[in-house]
Amino acid sequence: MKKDYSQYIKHLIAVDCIIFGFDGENLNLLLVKRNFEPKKGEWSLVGGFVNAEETLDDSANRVLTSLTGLENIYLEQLKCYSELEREPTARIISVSYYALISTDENIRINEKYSAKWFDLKQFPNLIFDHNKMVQNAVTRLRYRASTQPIGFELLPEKFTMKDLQSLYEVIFDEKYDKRNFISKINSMDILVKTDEKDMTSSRKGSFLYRFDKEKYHKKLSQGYLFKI
Amino acid sequence: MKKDYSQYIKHLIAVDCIIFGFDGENLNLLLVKRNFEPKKGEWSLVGGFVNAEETLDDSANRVLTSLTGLENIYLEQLKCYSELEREPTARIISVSYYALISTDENIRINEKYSAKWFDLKQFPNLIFDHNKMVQNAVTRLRYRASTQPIGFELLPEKFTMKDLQSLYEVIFDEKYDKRNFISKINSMDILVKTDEKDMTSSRKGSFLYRFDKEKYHKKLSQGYLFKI
DNA sequence: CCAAAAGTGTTACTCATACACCCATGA
DNA sequence: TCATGGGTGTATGAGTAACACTTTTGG
Repeated sequence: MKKDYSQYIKHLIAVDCIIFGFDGENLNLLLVKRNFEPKKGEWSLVGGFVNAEETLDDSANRVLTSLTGLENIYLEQLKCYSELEREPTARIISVSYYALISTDENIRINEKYSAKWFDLKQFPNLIFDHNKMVQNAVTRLRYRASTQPIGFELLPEKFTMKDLQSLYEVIFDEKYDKRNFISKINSMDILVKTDEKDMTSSRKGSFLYRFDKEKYHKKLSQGYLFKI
Repeated sequence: MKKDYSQYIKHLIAVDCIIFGFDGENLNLLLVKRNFEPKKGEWSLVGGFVNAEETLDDSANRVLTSLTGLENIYLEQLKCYSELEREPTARIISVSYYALISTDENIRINEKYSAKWFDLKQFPNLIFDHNKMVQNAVTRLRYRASTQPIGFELLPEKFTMKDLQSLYEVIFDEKYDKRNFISKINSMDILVKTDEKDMTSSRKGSFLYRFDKEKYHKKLSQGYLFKI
């Protein structure tokens, strides 16, 4: 007996991307303005349909590159949304992804999307179930950030300890003690202190650090677990 | 401008279920033997295609009920697998779910599936990418079990402390100290000690406990976080 | 009375938290 | 010289981990 696949119905599948950025102070969300019906003119996550010869990761990458001009963006699949009435005009199953964009990336937003960054703490109401997608993305981002060094994806290559602390404070919506934070980070031993200083924030200047990916992966393979 | 959806291609979507059970000693996996090509006769996760008027959760529930006769099984969506060549005969996108089945459930396996329980520590090689699905499911199960009281889904309604400890030991593949484990559980204050004893395991007998779902949810709403 | 599992508290240690002052520099 | 942010160490408390003996009872 051979399976006959033709009896099964097929579905439209889309990806929707929750794009996070960090400006040194707030977590931001890159949203696009719909230029077609339904819900034309309203804010939405950027998305696109999955093509025939494409994995979901491929689709999400294509959508992100088309919007931002960037390649190799950090991306993680989140969840599949399949409520029958989630989009009014057609039955579309959508898979959400979240992306992390570093502030020093040479981002060049494609005009056709009318995209805009919004503070994660106050962004407009989104179409369909996109609000829920964002909510779930924040939950996952927090979990990931607490167990893996993905925070660095949101920072420029070189950053100050204050940048790093501000980032984690805004991700987890908590304040940390400067000394405790720094000694925790130092005890991880996965940063390299450069001999450069950021002179824009103070007269004294503050040292810049880099995330040492090789060292981290070496420690990982020796059983080290990132935990913040 | 209105979007024309007809230009986008549609996909076959399936769900695949990783079904966990606990027999008091080991975590088990319920697998089915394929009775159609390709890979006829090999072991596989139970799955099925997503119908038109069905969410993914609906599909997974339908598949599980068809196999086990049970309703209201604990179920969580895991991940969407979309590699182009993941199934050789057709491009099928599959969403994995994991399910937890309690040992005291009146499970009545549908004969047509040739299903069988296997110890999670030694089960046969599975078709396609199902091995990877299982691996990811175990990771998620561990995470969930450490942050939410889902362990009870795998136990009968009444269970001994030893049952509970054995369960967590096999989930996390670690041994715990009896006294520390019990005092941790007691400090959570989410179990009810019944006045019944399980007399099968010893002459003295050991008290049976129930998970107090109401109390847990009340504590949850007051900010309590389950953590083991 | 003995074998086998159930039940029960205390101590030591590790890790997280709280906390305040001096330093370097450009204006 | 002073105003501003950068950089640094210690003491306390909480929570986790280590550890052994007594109780019960059916055979």
